[in-house]
Amino acid sequence: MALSLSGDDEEYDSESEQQRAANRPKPKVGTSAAIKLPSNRSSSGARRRRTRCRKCEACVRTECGECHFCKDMKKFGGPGRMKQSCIMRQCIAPVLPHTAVCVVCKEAGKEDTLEEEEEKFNFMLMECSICNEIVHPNCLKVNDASGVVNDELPNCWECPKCNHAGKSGKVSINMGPGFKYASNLPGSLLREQKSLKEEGDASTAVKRRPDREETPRKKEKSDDPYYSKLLHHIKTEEEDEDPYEEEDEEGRVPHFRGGVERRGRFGDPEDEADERDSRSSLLNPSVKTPFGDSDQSLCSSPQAGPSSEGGSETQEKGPRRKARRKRRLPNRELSRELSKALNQEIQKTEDCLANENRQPLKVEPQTENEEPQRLFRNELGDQRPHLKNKEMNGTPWELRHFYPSQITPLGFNRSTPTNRPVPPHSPPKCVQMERHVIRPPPISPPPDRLPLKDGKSHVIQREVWMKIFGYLTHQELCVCMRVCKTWNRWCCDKRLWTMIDLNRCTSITPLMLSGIIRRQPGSLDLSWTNISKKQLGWLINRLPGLRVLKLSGCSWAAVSALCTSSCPLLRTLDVQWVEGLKDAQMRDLLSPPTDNRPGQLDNRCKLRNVEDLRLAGLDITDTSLRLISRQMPSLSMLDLSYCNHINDQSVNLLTAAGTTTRDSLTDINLSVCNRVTDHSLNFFKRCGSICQIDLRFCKQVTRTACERFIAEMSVSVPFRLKEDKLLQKAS
DNA sequence: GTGAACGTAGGA
DNA sequence: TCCTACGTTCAC
Repeated sequence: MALSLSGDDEEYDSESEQQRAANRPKPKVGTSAAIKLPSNRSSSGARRRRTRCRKCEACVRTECGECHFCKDMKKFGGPGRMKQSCIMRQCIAPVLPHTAVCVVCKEAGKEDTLEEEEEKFNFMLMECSICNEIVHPNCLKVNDASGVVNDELPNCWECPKCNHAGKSGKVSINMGPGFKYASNLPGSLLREQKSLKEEGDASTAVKRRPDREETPRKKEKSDDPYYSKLLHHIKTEEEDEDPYEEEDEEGRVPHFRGGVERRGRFGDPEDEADERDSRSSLLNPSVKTPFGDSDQSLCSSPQAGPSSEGGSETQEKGPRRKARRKRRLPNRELSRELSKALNQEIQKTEDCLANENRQPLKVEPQTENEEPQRLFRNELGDQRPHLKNKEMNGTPWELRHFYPSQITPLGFNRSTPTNRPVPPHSPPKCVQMERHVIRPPPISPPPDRLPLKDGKSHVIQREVWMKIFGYLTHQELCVCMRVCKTWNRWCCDKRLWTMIDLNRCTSITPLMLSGIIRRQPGSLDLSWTNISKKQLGWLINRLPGLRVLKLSGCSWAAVSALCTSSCPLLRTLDVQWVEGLKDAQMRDLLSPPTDNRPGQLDNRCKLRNVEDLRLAGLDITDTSLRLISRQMPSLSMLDLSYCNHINDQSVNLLTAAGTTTRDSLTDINLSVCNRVTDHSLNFFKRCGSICQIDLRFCKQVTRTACERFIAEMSVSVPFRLKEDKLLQKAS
C-alpha cells in the first residue's frame, strides 16, 4: 500500500473536528485538511511537504499583488483565508524541506559535500513518489532493481523497491509531490477523467506499466551513473523521440494526437489528407470527415483532445470544406498551422510530464473507436445557427466582410469579421488531463548546453541557441520542439512566446490552455475562437502578466469572463464584433471585479490600465462611452469603427472638459460610423494629444471639413490627410 | 465539480 | 514566535 493513511485519518478526524469548532466560522463536518505526519516516518507514511527552492525565477519574484491569491493576503488588504502563494511565485522546483532525512541512516542530504556527480546522486535525498519514502540511493541495498528518476521535480523518483515491485504512481494522482494547487484547476478544464478513478485499478495497472517503460524521460539508475546518463541525453533523446517510433505510440492514442498530422507537414498534402481519411476511418468509421481537411486538424480534431468543443464548422463534410479552404487567407493558414503545431507540442509536453510524474494522462479507450465516438456525440449536440446570415449592429454580414478588407486603418490591427466559430455550449465535458501543476516556465530552461551522443556537450551555449530560436516563427519553433528533449525545453522558453496567436483557431482545447499558461505570453490572440467563459476565466486568472488580449468575434458569453476576473496589466483589449456586447455588457465589463473576497474592496475598474480599446462593430451608445471616459484614464487608442450608434454627441462626450480621454486619446477610429458628421471634427480640436482621426467611409463627413480641420490646426499641430478622411498628425 | 477554507509544516 | 503557504477537505 503506497499511501495507507486510513489509520491516521480516523485518528485525526476527531481531533480536527475539535480544532475546527474553535477556528472556523461555520462548523464543518469531515476530516481535517492537513495530513498528520507520523513521528516515525516510514514507507507507510505520508509525504513530506515540499517547500520553495528559493532560487527559481518564480521564487525570487515579488508578489504581483493583483492575482487571486495576493488579493486574499492580509498584506494586500484581504482576509488571509486562502493562504496560497502568489500565482506568479509558484515555485518551479519545490524541494524537500531541510528537516527531511534518510529513512535508513536518518541523515540529511549530503550531495553538497561531494564532487563526483554520480556520488552526489547516491548521497542526495530522494523521495519516492509512490511510497513517499525518503532515502539516500546509496542507503538502499537493492541491487537488482532500478529507480526511475523524475527529472522535473528535484529529489523525486520511483524508488527501486516500488519500481521493482511494479507499483504504479497512480496512487499519487492527487497526492504526488509537487502537485501543488492541482485542486485549484477547474475540474472541467484540467482533470483526470473521472472514469480514471472509477475504472478498475487492475486494468490500468496492467496498461500503464508498458506505457511507463516507454517513457522518454525515464532514467534507470541500476548500473549507469545518473549524471553520465544526463550527459548522454542527446543520445537518449534521439532514441526515445524518434518520430517514427512515436508515431506508433500515437497510433494507440488516436483521439489525442495523430502522428499523421505531424508527418503531414513534411509530406504531400493530398496524400496526407487521404491517409488521414483512411486512418481515421480505421480508427473510427463514424468520425471520418474531420480528418479530411487540415483546418480541422488544427485542434478540433479528435487528436486535439476530447474537450474539443463545439465546432459545428468542423463537422462539415469534406468536399465542401476543401472548397472553402482554397479561399482562405494565408494568415489563417498560418494560424491554423501554428495552433496545430502548438497543440501537438503541448500534447507532447503533457505526455512527457505525465510520464515524468508517473501519472496517467488518460485512460485509453477499451477499443480504438470508443472515445472518439463519445467525443463527437458531445460536440454535435449544440450547433448555433450560423451568424453569417444574421445582421449585427445594423450592418449586414456581407458588408462587414466587404468593408474591413478595404479599410485597414493605420495603427489598428483590426480583425476582420468572419464566420463566428461555434462557441462551446458548456464547459468541456470529457477532458482528459492529469491534475499536474501548470507552472510558469523558467526563464532559462536547463541544461546550459546540448548533450551529445558521445557524452560531451555541444559547443554552442543555450543562450546562443535561444538567439537563433528567436528568429524562428512559432510554427518553426514547434517543429524544433520535436527534435529532442533539450530543444523541446528550450523552445518552450517564454521569451520565445511573448505573443501567442490562436486567431480563428476554431477550437481551444485544455491542452492549448495549459500550453499558454506554461508560456505566460504577454499577448494572446483568441479572436474568432470558440473559447468558453470558463476557459477564458481560467486563463486570465493564470496570466497576471497579460498585456494584450484579443477576443474579437468571440461570444459575449465567453468575454463575460472578464467581468469576474482581473487582468491588472492589460493594456490592449480587443472585443470587436463580440456578439451580444452592448451597453449593459460594457457596464459589467467596466465595473469593479466581482471576485473580491469578503472584507476586501476594490472599486477600481478591472480594465483601468487599458490604453488600446477596440470596440469595432458593437452596438454601443454614449452610455458606454461615458463609462469608458470615466474608467479608462490611460486610454489612448480607441476603435469605434462600424459602431452605428456613435455620433457627434459621442465624440463630444469623449472630448468634453474634465474627461481623461480628452487628453489621453491619440488615435481614434470612427470609420464607417455613419452618424458622425463634420461637426465631430470641431470636438477633436480640444484633444491635446490626438495624432490620428480615422473618419473614412463616414458618409456624413466631408473632405472639405477635414481640410478645414487641418488648416485650423496647423497653427498649433500640423495635420495631413493620409487618405481620404484619414487625418494624421504630420511628424 | 469547483475553489474557498484551513490545519499545520517549514522557514526566518 | 511569527509568517508563509502546502496539501487537504468540504460547502456550495
